[in-house]
Amino acid sequence: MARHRRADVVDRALDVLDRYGLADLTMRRLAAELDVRPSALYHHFADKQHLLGAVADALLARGGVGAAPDDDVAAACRRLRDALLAYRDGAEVVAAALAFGLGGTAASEALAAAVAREQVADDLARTATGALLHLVLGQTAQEQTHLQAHSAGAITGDPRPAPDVDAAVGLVLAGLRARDASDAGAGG
Amino acid sequence: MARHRRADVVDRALDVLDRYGLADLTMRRLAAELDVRPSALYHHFADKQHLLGAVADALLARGGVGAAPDDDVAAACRRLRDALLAYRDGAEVVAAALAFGLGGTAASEALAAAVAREQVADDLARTATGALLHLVLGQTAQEQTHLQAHSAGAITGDPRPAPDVDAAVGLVLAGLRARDASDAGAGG
DNA sequence: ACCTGAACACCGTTCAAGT
DNA sequence: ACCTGAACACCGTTCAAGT
Repeated sequence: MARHRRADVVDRALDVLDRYGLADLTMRRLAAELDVRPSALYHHFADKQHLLGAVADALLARGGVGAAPDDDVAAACRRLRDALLAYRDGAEVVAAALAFGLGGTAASEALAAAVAREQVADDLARTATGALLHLVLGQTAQEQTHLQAHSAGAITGDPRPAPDVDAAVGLVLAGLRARDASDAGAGG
Repeated sequence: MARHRRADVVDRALDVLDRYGLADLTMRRLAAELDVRPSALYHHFADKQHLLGAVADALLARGGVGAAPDDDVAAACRRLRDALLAYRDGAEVVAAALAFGLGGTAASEALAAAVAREQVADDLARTATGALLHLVLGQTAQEQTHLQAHSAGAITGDPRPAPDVDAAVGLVLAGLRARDASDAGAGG
């Protein structure tokens, strides 16, 4: 009766994610939303990790991450952050996908491309890309968790303000430029 | 027959974590290891999140995180990283505890204390502390995940080398000093 | 190609009751 | 103070079989 294609499943998963959060994005719930038995999902995906990888990729694609090769570092980080914020628990989903190596690579590739425009040595570029990636993912995940906790009424006061991702990115960028200048001075 | 105190439960949880990983640190398995029914654990902890928070705190305490107020930024980051690496999935456990606000605060406090020694403005210090925390947690978590995947035989070649946490910390430090110098120059 | 039906081996959590 | 017994409401995954 209910027949779906792989892309339909991913779309619905993004919908469930945004409405109920990552903890409630279960294979059984997703199947129910698609009006299908849970086992039907295993026709489209090997397991839940592969599904989450595809969800992460779709989330990033919808946010235009990877589609703007002319972004500078600050713009690329902002674009990534906005893409993550567009779906509930977006940062956690992408971090998980990257962790088990089944998706989310558009995030690191977009940052790597932006860093490459800074024209620094390769290992410095790799270091900066990793730092920026973890920083944006970590900061945004923290922000999203607090958003949920606050909207759920779990936290009342919330004394500490939201971390400023732009400022943190600026810090890494300043370090990158200082480091590169000293390299050029020492190396020739 | 088998009676335990809260600290015994946390000790055993650290043991299970290190031997089987976070995914297999379940309330039921932990109870079995303690020779107790699962429901007995709820006498010691309100729920699994509170247990994990206590595990994160114990892990950090055993690594001496927070016990060395004279650490500079690089040393504090290295100490945190070593503490996380001492237990399987250590970075993920501390990140999770921080995320739901039930533990792991020694990590951010230790970094904040080290950053304070740099004598920069308060919001710059907060930005740097957050950046360093997410960077060390993210980089170390990635490293631990790859360690496991490699030891499990899931990955054969592993083309990319382990990320250099020291270098990333150095980048943020360089940025911090450059930023502070320009602030002092602009502000008087 | 895509789905059902039925099962297997698990989870976290609650709660009355025991010692 | 700490634990048992029994239950509730879930999980991810497999696999033979259907269309």
